[in-house]
Amino acid sequence: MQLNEKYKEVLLYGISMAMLVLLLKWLEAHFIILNYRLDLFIGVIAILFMVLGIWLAFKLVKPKVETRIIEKEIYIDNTVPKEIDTNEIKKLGISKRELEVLDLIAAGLSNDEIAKKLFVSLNTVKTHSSSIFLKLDVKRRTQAIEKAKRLNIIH
Amino acid sequence: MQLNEKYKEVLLYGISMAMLVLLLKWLEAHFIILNYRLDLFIGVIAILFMVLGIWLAFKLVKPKVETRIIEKEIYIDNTVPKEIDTNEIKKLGISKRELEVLDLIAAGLSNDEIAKKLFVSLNTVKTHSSSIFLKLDVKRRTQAIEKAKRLNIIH
DNA sequence: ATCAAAATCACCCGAAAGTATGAAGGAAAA
DNA sequence: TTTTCCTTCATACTTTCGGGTGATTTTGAT
Repeated sequence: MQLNEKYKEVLLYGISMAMLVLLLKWLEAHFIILNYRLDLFIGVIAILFMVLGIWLAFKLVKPKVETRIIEKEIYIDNTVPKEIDTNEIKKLGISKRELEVLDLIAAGLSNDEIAKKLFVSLNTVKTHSSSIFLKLDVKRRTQAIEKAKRLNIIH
Repeated sequence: MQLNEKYKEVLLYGISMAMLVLLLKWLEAHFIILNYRLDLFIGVIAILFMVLGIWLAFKLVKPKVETRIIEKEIYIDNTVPKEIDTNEIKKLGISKRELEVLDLIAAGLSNDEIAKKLFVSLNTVKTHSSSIFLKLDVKRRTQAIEKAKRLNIIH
């Protein structure tokens, strides 16, 4: 298949070549200008064949492929990365929004920062965090972080 | 750099072109055969420029870069999951006592509870925690917990 | 359509946390 | 022996947190 195709290309090239030679002859026979503007004629020929050469190169030569091998080191954590225990979350009755707040608390944000991030008022965040503490049975946000991580409620 | 290289190629091509034209002129001037064997001469020119075209195509065409990324799996030894980075502690200039306080903060204790546990005054704990925040470049204890865990300063 | 849970917000007040500054005793390093 | 750092403590002040209570609006499920 590949050889066949290649031969086709060569054939095509040969035909093109022949046609160009014919064209040359024709020009030679019909134009007297040829003799007076020989260099121009030669220039045209040169450009024509150069283009042909370029085209040929593109057609016949298999695309130059530069294979660049990059070794990418992938670190694989052996330990099961402690998936979030949705069951525990349900069991404690912690809502989606509360979990969001809990996450941000664990990230170290203040209530005010959380409020701004979630586009709610400070009071709302306080309400949420209070109910979180109630459900987690803790008194402070730091305790909440500790317990939530221990229970795999957050990362 | 890439552009520079490309311009070099173009320049080289131009020079080759000029030299060929010169060759042409020289041939034209010194060989009377030219007139008698015009077609042969043209054929030579054709072949010459075709070769030039092929060469040009080879030179100018940017190689198709095929980046093959080989993923090399590296298993992290997690049998001893994240030891405390004493080097990091030293680098941050965190003292023994401060680390103790930091541990208790991460455990969810209040400053008062920490004071009682370490048999020091509340003010002392505050001083320690303040200097911890300064050294960790954080503003709140929750942030300190997050950063300390991230830097493997505490468990 | 109705009912319950979830989410939103407000106000007050006290507690806890954090800042700033200063200071004193002790241990280790220069 | 100085000097530096650690540890301790204090006072005063500001900010943030958390509790309590109540209320409205959404939303989801029956």
